[in-house]
Amino acid sequence: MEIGRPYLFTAAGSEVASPLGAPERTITLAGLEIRPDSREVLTETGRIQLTGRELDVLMVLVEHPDRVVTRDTIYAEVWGGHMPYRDRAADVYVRRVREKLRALAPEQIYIHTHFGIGYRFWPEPGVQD
Amino acid sequence: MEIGRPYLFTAAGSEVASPLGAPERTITLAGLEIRPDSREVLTETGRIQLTGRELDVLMVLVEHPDRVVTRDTIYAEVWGGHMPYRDRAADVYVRRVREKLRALAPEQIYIHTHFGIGYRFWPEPGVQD
DNA sequence: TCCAAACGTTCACTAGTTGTTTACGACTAG
DNA sequence: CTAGTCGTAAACAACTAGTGAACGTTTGGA
Repeated sequence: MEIGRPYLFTAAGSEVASPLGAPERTITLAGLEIRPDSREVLTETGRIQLTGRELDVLMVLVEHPDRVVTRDTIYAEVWGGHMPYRDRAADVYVRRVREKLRALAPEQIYIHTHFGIGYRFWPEPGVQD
Repeated sequence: MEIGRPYLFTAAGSEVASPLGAPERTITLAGLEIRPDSREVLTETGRIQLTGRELDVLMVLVEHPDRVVTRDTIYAEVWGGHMPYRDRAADVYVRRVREKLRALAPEQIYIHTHFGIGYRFWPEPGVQD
């Protein structure tokens, strides 16, 4: 049996409606509400706006909470094909997403580096200046 | 199968892992969950991350629970070929793995020294500061 | 159509991590 | 006691990730 984490991952229609009346897709986990369609991330106290690529990268990670996602996987999912030797694109976007998430919730660390492998998404307390 | 041990060694797929749906390989024994692909070791209360070499060494030991694995064997499995005279590489990595396992479960001793022979992996109670 | 802002991509430099080796002291068995 | 073995810390180069910024492209409005 799995030792993993107590884990709450909800995909559901929210209050907000799209122009055509269909509820906007939302993903809620651990204090974050992600709205892929409008590329927003919200907490109780704030909101950030992501770019297309930033959202792509975040979504790949969020779809596997608390699991290490390899750099190769991120690249394949976002850019397609296999990652060129020494490509840094994924890192750059992880950095940008981190920066925005930090602005949203400075007391949490969401994206963890697994050296030599990839990144893992999971909220953990941790001070950032 | 081994004689005379109450023994729990499970290799099983977990719920989720890779984006292609293939479950991540996990090895569970005596309170530890080892995920070789992401180089993690988890317990109920914590997690550690190993480096490539550290995991290599741990795996050699874990693959023979409660058996004394000679230094030569460890060297052959991890570095290949036969261990040079007075090489200390295996010892250094055993030490590093011990250190991380101690951080994870201070009340257990996992890696035991068999003087002049090698090391043995088996969880035994024992206080460490 | 033209322009400015936003965006994606790439690069160079810095910072941090890892694998390897060495040195020295503590320990073990005979 | 003594020779050999092990625990441990540290040094070092090679490698990986973090970061800031440049640069060309795209986008939306005037």
